[in-house]
Amino acid sequence: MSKLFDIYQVLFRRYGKQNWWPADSAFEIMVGAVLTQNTSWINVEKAIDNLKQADALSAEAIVNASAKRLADLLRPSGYFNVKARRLQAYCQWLLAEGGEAELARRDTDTLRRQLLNVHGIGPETADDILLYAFGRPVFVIDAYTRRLFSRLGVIDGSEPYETLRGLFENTLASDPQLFNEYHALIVIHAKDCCRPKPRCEQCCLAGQCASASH
DNA sequence: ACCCAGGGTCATA
DNA sequence: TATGACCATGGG
Repeated sequence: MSKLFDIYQVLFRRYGKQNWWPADSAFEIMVGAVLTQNTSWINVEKAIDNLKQADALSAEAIVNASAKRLADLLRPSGYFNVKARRLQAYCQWLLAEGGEAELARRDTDTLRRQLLNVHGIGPETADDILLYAFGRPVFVIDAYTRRLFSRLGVIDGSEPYETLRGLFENTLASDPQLFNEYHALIVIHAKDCCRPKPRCEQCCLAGQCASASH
């Protein structure tokens, strides 16, 4: 009876299990969450590869690197000066708080507030980290989520972030695995469906357009 | 040449 | 509260 869960099932049947987040460690997820801000994932992968090859994919290495050196490694992911500063702020905070294991002891609401206090960590990045790095039942709202569900007539699309997060978290079962898969499916589907500004202004799930990929 | 990509900060009204 | 400028690379 839940429209949101019905849509999840349609997406799951169409695209299957996504096994997100693509990374080798929780820390790599955190770094990726910052680097992917308004940036295509393929470019983020290049920057993460640079960090790995420079043996710089750790909080200590990132904090100790010069801003210029770090920005150079991050270059392929765009906004490299901005992201260098954000990653250093995040890693400095992470180390000051005692590391990942210490953060993992905190309750979700507390941790979320603290994440939002870090420079460069906004609601979506915080929720990426909470859900994918810490396994907390937090629903990530991104531009694709707004576009898909407004095209399906479920939301207006201009609601505040917290309003939409509340809608998903209160309507669906509070299951990290469900939230994990759902957000991943929304992203995968977006790459396979109507662009932001095609004439159709529809989602291929709405039955208006025959196919994906315009 | 244009559009877009798994946002966030800051200044302004 | 809500816009707008700004950040910047790379693929289609």
